[in-house]
Amino acid sequence: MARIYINQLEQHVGEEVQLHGWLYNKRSSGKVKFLILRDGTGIIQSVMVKGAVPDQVFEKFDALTQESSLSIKGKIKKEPRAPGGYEMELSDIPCVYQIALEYPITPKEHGIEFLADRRHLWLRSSRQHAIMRVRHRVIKAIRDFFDGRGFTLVDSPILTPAACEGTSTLFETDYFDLGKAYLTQSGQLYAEAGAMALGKVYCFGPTFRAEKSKTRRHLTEFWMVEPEVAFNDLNDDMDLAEDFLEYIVQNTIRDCAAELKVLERDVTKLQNVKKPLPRISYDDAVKILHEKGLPFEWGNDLGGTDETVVSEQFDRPVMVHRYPSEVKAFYMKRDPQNPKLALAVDVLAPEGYGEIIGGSQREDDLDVLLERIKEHKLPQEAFEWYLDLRRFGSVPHAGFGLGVERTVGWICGTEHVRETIPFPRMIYRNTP
RNA sequence: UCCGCGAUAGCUCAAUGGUGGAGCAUCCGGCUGUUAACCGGAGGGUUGUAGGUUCGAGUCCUACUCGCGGAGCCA
Repeated sequence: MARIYINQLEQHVGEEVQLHGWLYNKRSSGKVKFLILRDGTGIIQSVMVKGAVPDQVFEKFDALTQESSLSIKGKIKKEPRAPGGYEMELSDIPCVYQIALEYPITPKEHGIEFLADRRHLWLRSSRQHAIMRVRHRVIKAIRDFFDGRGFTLVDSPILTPAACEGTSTLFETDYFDLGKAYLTQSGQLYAEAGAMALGKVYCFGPTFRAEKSKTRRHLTEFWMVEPEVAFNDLNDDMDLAEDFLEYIVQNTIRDCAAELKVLERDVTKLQNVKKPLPRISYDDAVKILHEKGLPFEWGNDLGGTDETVVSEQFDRPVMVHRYPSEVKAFYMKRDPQNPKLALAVDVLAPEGYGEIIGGSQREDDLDVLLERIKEHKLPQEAFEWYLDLRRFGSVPHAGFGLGVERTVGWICGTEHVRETIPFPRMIYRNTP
């Protein structure tokens, strides 16, 4: 007898098969009993009628509790009344692996704290299951996109000797006799070294920020993918970001239609994500804010509400480029047309999901970069290796970073990014 | 760090300063097509902690603890 998974049911209609999984729910109306099984690929309702199966099988039903692990055997048939459209006519329960203790997460509503404390169990629910599948698909799209364009994956270190950007608060740890080490806040500087070696590279890994951010857009540990391309300028960088976002979103909504339906996501808003994406300058963004009556001073960075107001003007992500250089990192190249501006770009997702991409053309001139390091009061010794990239065959280059959780949150339409990573790390939570 | 909101049964929530309840979950019973099944019954409480006001506090006041989401910072 075939042991199959629930997502293969349609190929086995009319056959007697065996399924292994966990009890999702059960219902009974006396002589008819319904048992709903999940196996990680979906759910199936199975049904048995008293008299049609041995009494001993029929009675096993009563002892089963939610999330008990078991295998069931029976014939698959099409059944419009069953969720999913297929049903098993149950003939046997060959194995009950374990009768689960009283399961805390019932099919009713729960508060976020209760669920977060049980994240390891919460992942079994259909909504979380759907989000994890979307996350997986987004990550696959990220890899496929770069791999298909001749990029090489060059992983950056997670333990680093100093701050990359000198702004964020970092997690600090003792590092043997070498003093302190810090958890990386960005792999970018290392990706630049990679780009000078291999031309087109990306790094992809976890990133850490010890900022005490408490918002729906923040985690202390999150995943970021950072491409870096030699000989690219800011326009090339925006072209790449635009292709990249279109690829991720279009592939994900095509392959995860069922998951997005579970999440009740309005997919029409994602179908618009095709190039060209609108490109506006920081100056244009400021004009929009002023038109909307917001008191915004030129020279500041866009805050959360500012980003939302700007992004609401468009039906797809918007690229905002050429920010005041003072609010941007030291390594960003200044605009030769106006040295007060940095050749930077942020991509703002629609619907208030905020900045999902931040990028720039990098400063490739040794002397200018040395000046910036002084201006930002960064320790030059720590950046000597990075300055070497400007001493030995410096070229124009550009790159960006995309936050995986914000991207997944936007595509799924989640309230908070904490649902988009299996085990979120936040300021007041590092368990389970 | 600052601002705001909150904490009552296992869970989600009610309760005018005057006898702490409901739905779900659990247990018992019923039901031959259920869809977060339904119907009947039962058990389940130091109202976050410590003080205070009051004849009387879940309710008002103070402090603390924990949580939530917003600012700042950022992906």
